[in-house]
Amino acid sequence: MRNAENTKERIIKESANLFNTQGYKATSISDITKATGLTKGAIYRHFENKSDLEQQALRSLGRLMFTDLGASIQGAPNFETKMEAIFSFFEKYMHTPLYEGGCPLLNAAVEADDTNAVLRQQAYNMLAQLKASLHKIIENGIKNKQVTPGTDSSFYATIFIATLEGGIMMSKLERTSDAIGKTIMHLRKLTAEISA
Amino acid sequence: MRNAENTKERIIKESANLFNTQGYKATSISDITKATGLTKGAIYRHFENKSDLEQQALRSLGRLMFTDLGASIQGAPNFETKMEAIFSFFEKYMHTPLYEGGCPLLNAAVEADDTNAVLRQQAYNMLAQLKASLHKIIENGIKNKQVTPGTDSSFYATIFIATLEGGIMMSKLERTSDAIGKTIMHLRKLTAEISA
DNA sequence: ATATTAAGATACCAATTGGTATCTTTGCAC
DNA sequence: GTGCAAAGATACCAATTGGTATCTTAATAT
Repeated sequence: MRNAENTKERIIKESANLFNTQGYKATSISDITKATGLTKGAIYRHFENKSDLEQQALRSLGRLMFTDLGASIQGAPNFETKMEAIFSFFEKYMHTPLYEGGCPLLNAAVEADDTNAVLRQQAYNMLAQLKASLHKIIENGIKNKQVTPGTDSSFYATIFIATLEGGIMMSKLERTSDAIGKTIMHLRKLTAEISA
Repeated sequence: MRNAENTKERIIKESANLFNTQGYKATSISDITKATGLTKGAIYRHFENKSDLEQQALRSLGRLMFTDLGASIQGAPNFETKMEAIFSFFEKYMHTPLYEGGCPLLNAAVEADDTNAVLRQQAYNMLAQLKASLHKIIENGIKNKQVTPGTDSSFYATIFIATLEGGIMMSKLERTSDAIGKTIMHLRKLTAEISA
């Protein structure tokens, strides 16, 4: 056979790039044929329809993000280093992006929240996963006496994510790392504040 | 005549709603004809092309936002009340939205940053205006001894906006005011911290 | 070497896209 | 009331959309 898995991966990777930069609705199948060099027939052999491809592309982006981020976090031994791993992930992201077009969660969330139920649900799950991850880091920090007892983990998880995502939006719009740099600086201070 | 200004306003208002919920690219002229009850001929009499309509619609949303917000700010006598005006603007926004689809700045920024130069520029200007507004509030606060001297106005302006926009994104995705509520709570604390 | 079958290419489909040219209607000046 | 110009409706256009049916090509098992 003509390595099916391989081409499927290629289609997912290329379309994920297009979806994440141009938007899901705004990216056509023919855009994807141009990017992959394949034809419509080849693409529809591997995916039921466009929505199917959108889902798998976003899932792929999510995996990419969470795998990289998760590895950095797990490699850090305590609360402050774990938080630092998150910050340097987003900092590094500015110079050497893991994928084009900015944060897949932000992009999918803003595009899909009112129109695309399946993409919206996926973005929702990504956000839930990110929140759970941060929640756990803070809770463990409390348990291990690295975070001030009584700290509201849910509250801070939300604050951290909101600030980062907002910073990404601003930096992408301004095409400068200024905003994301400032937000991370702020979050570093916040991290120090709740550290025991 | 058949009140041209009136229908033009109607087209802008309806299309702004559609653009802000479904997205600019994803909203077709025929969507707008359905929403307004007008025909394509009528729409293209008032606007050169779709891009022209997009611009005017976004400008209308921007005016709506800045007018309302600006009035609240100007009505407040000092730093803390001005900041409180901003917070209650975003809080109120959750129950009684000024327009459907969430923050026009966020939506336009995320959709247009990589694909639509003219919309991107407009979003950029909106962000600049918002930053300038916050900057001025903080600077005046310093001048009037309501804010700790030496406070970095640009820094805090960025933090405030990023946190709010991120909170809006999360709240829209989760369909709860939880996230925006938490971010505002956090920003209230931050405001108190830099208050003299 | 050949048959088989999956992978991919080609050629089509109806529906929709942004846009335009032309026709009809409406309201106002006279 | 009639003429006129502006406002809006109608009817079209080529290009593109997501999708499908069918044909060709390539790798493998025998």
